[in-house]
Amino acid sequence: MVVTKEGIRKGPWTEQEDLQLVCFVSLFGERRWDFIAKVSGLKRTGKSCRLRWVNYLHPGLKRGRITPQEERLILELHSQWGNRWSRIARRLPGRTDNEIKNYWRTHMRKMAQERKKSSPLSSSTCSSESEQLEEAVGMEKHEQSSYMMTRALDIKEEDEVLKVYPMDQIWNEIAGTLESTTSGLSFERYGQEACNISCNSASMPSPLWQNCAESLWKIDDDDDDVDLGIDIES
DNA sequence: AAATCCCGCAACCGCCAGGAC
DNA sequence: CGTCCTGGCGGTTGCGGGATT
Repeated sequence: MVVTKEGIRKGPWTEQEDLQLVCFVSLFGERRWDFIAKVSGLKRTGKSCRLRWVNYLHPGLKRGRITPQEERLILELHSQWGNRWSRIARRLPGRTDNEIKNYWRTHMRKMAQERKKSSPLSSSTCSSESEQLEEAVGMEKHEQSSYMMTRALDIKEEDEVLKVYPMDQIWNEIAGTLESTTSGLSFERYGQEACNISCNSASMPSPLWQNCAESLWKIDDDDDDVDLGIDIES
C-alpha cells in the first residue's frame, strides 16, 4: 500500500476500506464519487472509489469464469464495436468492462499463440501481435457468430444459476446489522458512527441494493437497436 | 524443494465528454 | 462562450499465485 505526498492511498483495497465504501455508497448512491471519497474518510480518490465499486463491490456482479456463451457474445460484439468494452459489458449482465477487457487480452493472446504454433509460416507475414490477434478473432467470428446469436438468449438463464461471489460475506455481515441504523440517519451521525468501520453498525438498506443492481445492468436502449435484434434474425 | 515462468486480474493513468457555473 | 469539475472509458501496469522446469 502506497501513500502519496497528498496522503492519498494507492494499491490494493483492504476489507475495511471496502466496507467503508459500501456504507457510503449505500447512503449517497453511485454518484458524486469525489464527495464520497472525502466524506467517507477513505484516503482514496473519487475515481479509485468508483472503480472499486464498479469492478468489485457492486452487488450485481457475477464472479467466476466467462462461460462459452459469454465468450461468443464477447467475440460477436467486439467484431461489431471494437474495443468498446463498457458497451460490450452492458450486454453481459454482471460482467464489467474491466473483466471483459482482461479476458479479451489474455484469451486473444492465447489464440494468437496457438494459431502461430499451428501455422508457423503465417507468422512471417504478420508484423505485429495486434494483427495476429485481429486475424484470430476474425477466424473465431466466422465460425461462431450465428451459433452464438442463438445462444445469447440463454445467458440470462445461466445467470440465475450463478454463483457465489466473494463479497457475499460482506453482504451477509452487513445485512445482519441493517435495521439498527437504516432510519433516522443524519449526516453528522453517519459521519461519526454509521461508517465507524468494523461496520458492525453499518447501514445497508437492501432495497437500495436491489435498485442499484437493476439499474447498473439495465441495458442502454440507445445501444440496443444496433445489433442483437438484427443479428438474431439472421 | 527451489527457481522461474506465465496467467489472471485488480488497480492506476491519461484522455475525453458533458454539465455546472 | 470559456473554464472547471466530475465521471466514464480504454489502455497499461504490476502483483499474486499456480504451473512448469
